[in-house]
Amino acid sequence: MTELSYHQFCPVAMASEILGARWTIVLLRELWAGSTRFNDLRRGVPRMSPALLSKRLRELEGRGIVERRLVRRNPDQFDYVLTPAGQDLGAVIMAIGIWGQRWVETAPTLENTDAGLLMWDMRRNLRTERLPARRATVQFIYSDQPDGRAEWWVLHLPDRVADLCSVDPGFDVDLYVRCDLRTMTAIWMGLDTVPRARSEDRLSLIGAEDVARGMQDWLGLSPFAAYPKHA
Amino acid sequence: MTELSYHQFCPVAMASEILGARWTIVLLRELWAGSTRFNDLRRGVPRMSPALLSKRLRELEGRGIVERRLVRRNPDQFDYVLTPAGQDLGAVIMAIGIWGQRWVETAPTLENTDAGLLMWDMRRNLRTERLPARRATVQFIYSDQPDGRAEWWVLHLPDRVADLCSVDPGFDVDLYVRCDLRTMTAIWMGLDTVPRARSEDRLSLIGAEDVARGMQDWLGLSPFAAYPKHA
DNA sequence: CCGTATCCGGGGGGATACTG
DNA sequence: CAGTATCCCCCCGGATACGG
Repeated sequence: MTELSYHQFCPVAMASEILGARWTIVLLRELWAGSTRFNDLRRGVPRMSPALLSKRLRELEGRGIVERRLVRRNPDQFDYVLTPAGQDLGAVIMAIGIWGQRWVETAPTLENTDAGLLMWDMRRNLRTERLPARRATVQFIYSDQPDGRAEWWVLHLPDRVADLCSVDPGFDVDLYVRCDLRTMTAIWMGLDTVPRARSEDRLSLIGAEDVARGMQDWLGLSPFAAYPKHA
Repeated sequence: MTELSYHQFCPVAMASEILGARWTIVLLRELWAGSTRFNDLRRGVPRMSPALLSKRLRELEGRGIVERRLVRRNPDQFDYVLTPAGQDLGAVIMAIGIWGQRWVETAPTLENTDAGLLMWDMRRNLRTERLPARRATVQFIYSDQPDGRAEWWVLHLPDRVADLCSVDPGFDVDLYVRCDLRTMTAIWMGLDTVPRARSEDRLSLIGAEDVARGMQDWLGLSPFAAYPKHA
């Protein structure tokens, strides 16, 4: 998409020359969601090669959409943050996501499960203030996933964004969540709910009952979960 | 973009697999603007090959975004119209266009002038009810364009959408509009105005003075003209 | 007027390895 | 941790010509 211009003055075409490149919109979604570090971005776009990620970031920087900023004067430590122009793309990302939530069929969507990506998204949107304890550990177990992708620990510590581990950090676990990955993905996307899945035995919650009962509440959902499928 | 999936359940990624293919957004803009016939669509995306246009239309049909509909039971005569899912993409197109109008630099945009495309867009948005005469012919002359692309006639007849010709239809001309193509493009995009261009001698209007005086009014602008550049 | 068929080239980007 | 470097394949899509 570099020199392949549409040669149209229409602003839709001009903008599409930037946004239409492969991976760009998905990357922007991850930046918009809040990731700033290179390896954090990689967790949000795990199937994008680091070479291409680096290339896209430089393109977006050249377009004034992303700013590359030193972290604490540490050389070789960079934050990638959206400029005002990049933040304004939030309206585009929202419009695309809302349309996708409304009109893309759920079956192919739920073929694209990815435990690491789901946990990475969920961790970011946890409403930790709705967790009863000042400190809590929740272990997710995806019964259908292979070793290394099946067990995840989410640690909520006071005054911090939640931590995510794929190896046992050794803390006492307040709640064990066990289900298959599709079920958890569907819940996150607003296509299912914790109470329904639990009552239908697709989801098992073991541990502190108050944490279990509040799960639909403290588990933040996808930014698009609230938009219903088309009638 | 056919089988190259992002493998992400995020609705932004799922939607982008459809919308991210080259030319797709530009084509959707033309459908959204109201073109339905194959050759009308071609006028809105003149640099897209007919083979690719046909392919994209079939893809969009397969996705439930476009419906292919027989014209008056005439075999081999088809209308391509947006389904409800396709109409909902209007929000995406608007968001992209508004962002483009706000943030894409005007200099590269105005490199992409195209007289045929501009006239095609302008013809569609003419506010013929603001034209004083029940019938009016306006001739546009682009002084910097080669033969065949320099002269255009817009015919307003009662109770019809305006006609566009690139050869002299032979009617009496009510107003001659002469300027270079950049000036007219900038006016259409809301980056300039008829009175300003006229007062600065970049635009010459000759003919019925009431039609000339009302031009900024009866000349409809781009759907994005009203959105100002970023501060 | 409404597309289809075919050919062919360029380069985008996937994969992997590697370095400061 | 934060990217670069490189290779190479594949497929997208531009161009052109042609059929109904």
